[in-house]
Amino acid sequence: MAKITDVARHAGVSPSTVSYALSGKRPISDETKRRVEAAIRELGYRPHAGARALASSKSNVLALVVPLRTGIHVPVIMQFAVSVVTTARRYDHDVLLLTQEEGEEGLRRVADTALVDALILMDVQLHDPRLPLLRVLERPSVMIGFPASSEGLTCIDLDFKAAGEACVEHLAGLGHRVVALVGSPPEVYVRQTAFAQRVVEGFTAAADRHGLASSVHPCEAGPGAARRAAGRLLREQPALTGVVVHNEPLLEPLIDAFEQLGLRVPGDLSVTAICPDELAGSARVPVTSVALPSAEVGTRAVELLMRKLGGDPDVPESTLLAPRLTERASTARRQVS
Amino acid sequence: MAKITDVARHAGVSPSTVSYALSGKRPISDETKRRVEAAIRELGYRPHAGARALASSKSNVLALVVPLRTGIHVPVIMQFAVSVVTTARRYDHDVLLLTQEEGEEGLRRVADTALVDALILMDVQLHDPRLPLLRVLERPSVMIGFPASSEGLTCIDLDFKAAGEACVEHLAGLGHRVVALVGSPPEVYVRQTAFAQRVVEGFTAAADRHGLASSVHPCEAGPGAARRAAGRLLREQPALTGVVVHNEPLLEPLIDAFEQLGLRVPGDLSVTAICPDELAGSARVPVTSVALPSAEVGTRAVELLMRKLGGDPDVPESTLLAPRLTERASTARRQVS
DNA sequence: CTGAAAGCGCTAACAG
DNA sequence: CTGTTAGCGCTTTCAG
Repeated sequence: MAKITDVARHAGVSPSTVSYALSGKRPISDETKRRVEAAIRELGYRPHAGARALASSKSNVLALVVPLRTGIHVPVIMQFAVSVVTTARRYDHDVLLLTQEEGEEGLRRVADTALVDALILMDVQLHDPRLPLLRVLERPSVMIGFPASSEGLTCIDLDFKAAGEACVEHLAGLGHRVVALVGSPPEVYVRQTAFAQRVVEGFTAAADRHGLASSVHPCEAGPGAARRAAGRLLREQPALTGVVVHNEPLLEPLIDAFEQLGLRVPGDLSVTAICPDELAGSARVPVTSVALPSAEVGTRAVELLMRKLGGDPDVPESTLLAPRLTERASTARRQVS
Repeated sequence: MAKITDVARHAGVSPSTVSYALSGKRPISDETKRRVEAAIRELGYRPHAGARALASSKSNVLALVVPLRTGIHVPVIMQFAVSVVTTARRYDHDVLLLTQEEGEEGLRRVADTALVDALILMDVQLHDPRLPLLRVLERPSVMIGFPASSEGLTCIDLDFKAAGEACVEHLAGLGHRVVALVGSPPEVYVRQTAFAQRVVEGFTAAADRHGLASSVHPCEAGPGAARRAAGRLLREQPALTGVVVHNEPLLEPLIDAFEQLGLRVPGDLSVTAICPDELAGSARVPVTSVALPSAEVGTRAVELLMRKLGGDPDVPESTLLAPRLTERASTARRQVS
């Protein structure tokens, strides 16, 4: 591999000039620049990443920590990861993949060895054990999701509360008066992942505001659970006509269960969901839904990180992405019989 | 951050001794080793990755190139990626995530800048444009899947031909005499991804060997396609009692379609699949299947790469993982009426 | 606008 | 078994 001194000699300039021509950190005459570029091309020169990192104390690599746990829709993680990589490349950065499994030690390792310049963490819990570490680490980070206190950290996520509200408001606007939320499995609430609770808050607040009767039902996944949930909902709220589902694997089975109980969607029952668009759109009955904007979250997370790396003093601590509801075939005006 | 000279001073030894204590590349007395380790611990020392890479010309990072295209079951990619990361860590390596989108230029970049020591490529095509590059690159690589000629390259994958055979043999053993293969969408064959064709070969060969009547049907995804496929199969082979499905998204809809046509699984029709175990196991009727061993492929790929990095001269060019068929509820002995 | 030269922090001969 | 030292290839002062 050619090195910078080779390029310099070939172009008849000094190594520093080559470096500056490459980084643009000081003005170079057009003539010189042209010769340097020609030399680079002719020699197929590529700066050595390690040498660069050593001299500049910047690796141009971001760490991305992905969750392993089940219960998270895998395609969403993947979409997110791809969007992080793609955006990082636009800023001339690469992405190192870490698993949650590596834990705090893993974060410390890649940060302290200067393998990465900054970190992105997915699936942050309310009292995430990594939080204290992140505050201490001398590298910037962005978290997907909100812990109990985001003081001094940078977080981004869909505004789940607003998402819950948007669903209720859509149903209220269609004349529905009795609504229910079918939520994530109880373990999700126990694990204290903030977003599930935020949906409940938004759902309840909007229902109250509009004077709707409402109830909340955490639910396991699986077709059996779906049937049981559907039965219970109708028993407890016979006048139920609007349902919000925040539980990906349960969405289709639940609709099936309702239909088997003789309710037609959306004729008798309107269903909205908070889930990835692809899932809502490809259901047997396409479901009106608030999208989980994984690609956008990924892009924005990288952008936030880049601002922090650039020394921007006023990067917002929290970024809540406004929900966008897409109407599909599963919701309709309430039938007044 | 403390550096190696700090540790050396603190332990009363020379920097090289610290380095050797860390790498084990030359014998160190127990006493010295103890003092070095103590110093490291007290100072919280971490070797600088860039400096290391520069001095040793080893970054201890592997590149993993993941496909973006649709038509590949996303959870499989994710499982594979996680297994690569986990195994790489066991060998003290990290993993840089690249998308297929970056193409050859991306490979060249991470290899030539010495960002990575070696590469793992997923979703290799028969005439993959990256092949010539890989042969030229001075870094070892392992590919998941087989191109037309794997001469001089290292490839690993499930033995799809044997998988096709295993399915047919299982059906034949249960007394079935007329079988069909429902394959991947035509585009997959056009794209010349080897594995789809290998399944066909194995399926056909085994059927011929056992004297079974057989046919092959490439199929699009989607419930509509499933219904059409089911209808066509039965029309063309009214005596059909055994089906092999090599098309993840079609598996469940196809079974549904058959049942709606009045055939019961496995009473009237036995179904086997080549797909991820989780998918086969969680279907409404759990499906007898040959697993797509993504985790094992990931682990083995890393192990092969490590051998190549270690200079092992006889790393096998091709590794075919033997299929393992798991019996589930979707296959049964043919009913002789 | 350009050059010279001093490191960045580590590894790996070489020397003992 | 341990120490000394010369780089690895680049960036970035400092000087002009």
